[in-house]
Amino acid sequence: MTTKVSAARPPPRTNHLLAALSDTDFERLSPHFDYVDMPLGSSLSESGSRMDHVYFITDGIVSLLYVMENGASAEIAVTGNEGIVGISLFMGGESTTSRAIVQSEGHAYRLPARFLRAEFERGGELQHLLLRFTQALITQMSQTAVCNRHHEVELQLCRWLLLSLDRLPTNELHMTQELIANMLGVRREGVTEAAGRLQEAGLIEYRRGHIKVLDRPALEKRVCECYAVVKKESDRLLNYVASKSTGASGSHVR
Amino acid sequence: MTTKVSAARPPPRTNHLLAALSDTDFERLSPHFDYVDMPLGSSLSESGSRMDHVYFITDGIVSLLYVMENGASAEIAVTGNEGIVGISLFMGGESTTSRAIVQSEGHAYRLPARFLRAEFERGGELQHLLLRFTQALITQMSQTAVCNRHHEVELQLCRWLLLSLDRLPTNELHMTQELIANMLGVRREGVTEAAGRLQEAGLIEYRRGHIKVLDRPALEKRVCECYAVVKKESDRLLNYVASKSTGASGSHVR
DNA sequence: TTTTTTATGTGCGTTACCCCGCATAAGGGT
DNA sequence: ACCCTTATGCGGGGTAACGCACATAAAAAA
Repeated sequence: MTTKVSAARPPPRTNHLLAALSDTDFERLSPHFDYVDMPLGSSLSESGSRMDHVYFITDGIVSLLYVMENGASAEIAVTGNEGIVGISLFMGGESTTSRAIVQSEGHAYRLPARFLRAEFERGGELQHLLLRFTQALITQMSQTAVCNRHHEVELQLCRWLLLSLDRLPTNELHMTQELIANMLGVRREGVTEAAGRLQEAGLIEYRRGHIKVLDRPALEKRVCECYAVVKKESDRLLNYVASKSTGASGSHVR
Repeated sequence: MTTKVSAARPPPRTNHLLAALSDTDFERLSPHFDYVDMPLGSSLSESGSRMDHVYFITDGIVSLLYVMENGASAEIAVTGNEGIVGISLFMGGESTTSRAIVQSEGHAYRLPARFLRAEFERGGELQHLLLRFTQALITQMSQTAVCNRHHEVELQLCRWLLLSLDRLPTNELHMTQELIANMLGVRREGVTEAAGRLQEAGLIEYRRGHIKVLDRPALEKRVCECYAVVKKESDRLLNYVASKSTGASGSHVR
């Protein structure tokens, strides 16, 4: 029923970080890129294991998920084409305590660790971009922590929907309530109820594994402050990146 | 009653990161250090405001605290003499969304932003040390987020006590239950109850604003996995730092 | 189609925590 | 010694979320 667009391979510089690199820096890296699929549910990194690539995401969403011994889990942060997966490679920690799970299918350009490290060590643009991205990630993690602590499931769901939507070209996401519950670290029934209320209010519409956002402005009114904080910080990074990629200072959207 | 030791000013290299620097690197920075007191409850950085110093902590504990619009708060991470306050300075984010509050009085050597940035840009040892420390902070933040979500107040209190104890020379901390509640993001009464149970079990002993840990091994048995994860990751950093400062690979405490 | 799998709806008892108010006691200051 | 501030103890009512068990419905597979 939906129009099937033959998906062209997105170029590396669909990724905002790569887009912001100067051509010479980019061309030093580009020969070493591997284009990879990120199918739904696949894992880009397991907790504790050594990573040997970074992934520059061009489309799709990756969740950083922490899973505890008893199986309980919680999402720490999400990334889309504004970022990468694998920060521990340049942060020096060899491994991470979280898993990177594909929450919405997409693609990435994969770069072997040694090339990333080499470029990072040059101390040029990429280093600054990566650190800035990491800082945005930290903000997101803090906000998630505090939101987990103090806000009800429904508010958290709103936040989660908006953060996901910001990273997708459509207003529809492909995800079961069970998986959302895992991300938020709550019961599945809790998500069912919260989603029911949102549907009741006409903000969303869902059917088995699909959630469509009908009224984004209303969602933004209902969500807690946490979304705005993360978004604002993320945009601050994005503006910086955008201003670098255009060369001109451009329209200075505040 | 307690023996009053005339406190000598702790040298800069009581801080593990500074200790790990080579002498030449250290001496490039040391002329610019300012020794500062960190009195209990003071703030090293306010959320949203620009920082113009980093603080290399020599003793005491600093909490990174996030305070929401409605006043509710939660601790994101803690640092003692193993680290610094002010990572946003080199991460490129100018400001942070969290506040840095002194949880246990102590001291720090303060370095103006420009000197830190200059040294960081050299891409030498300090850069690696700072990034590694940041990575440890990220781990702590993730773990805090997930612990907030899934573990009861009593377990969180155990974790908090142990993390604090690890950063102090004594087994006694000077802190009211009210403040602990702010850190954990729970009600004060919740802390009172949990602390009561721990005292009942003979693990701790407290009186107005003082908590003494009597049986640390028992505390470690009662705490959730979250403590061990953070500790292990923190030690990984510390070992690396220690091996650098001694020059020799040293006793490889696992 | 029919069957099987998987996602969602619902109800109910339980629990940990919240919010509020107030009693009590422990220190610090004068 | 006193007061007075401030930390802690305690209770009662309310609620959001949990855990479990099961009904139903929607896809997917046969």
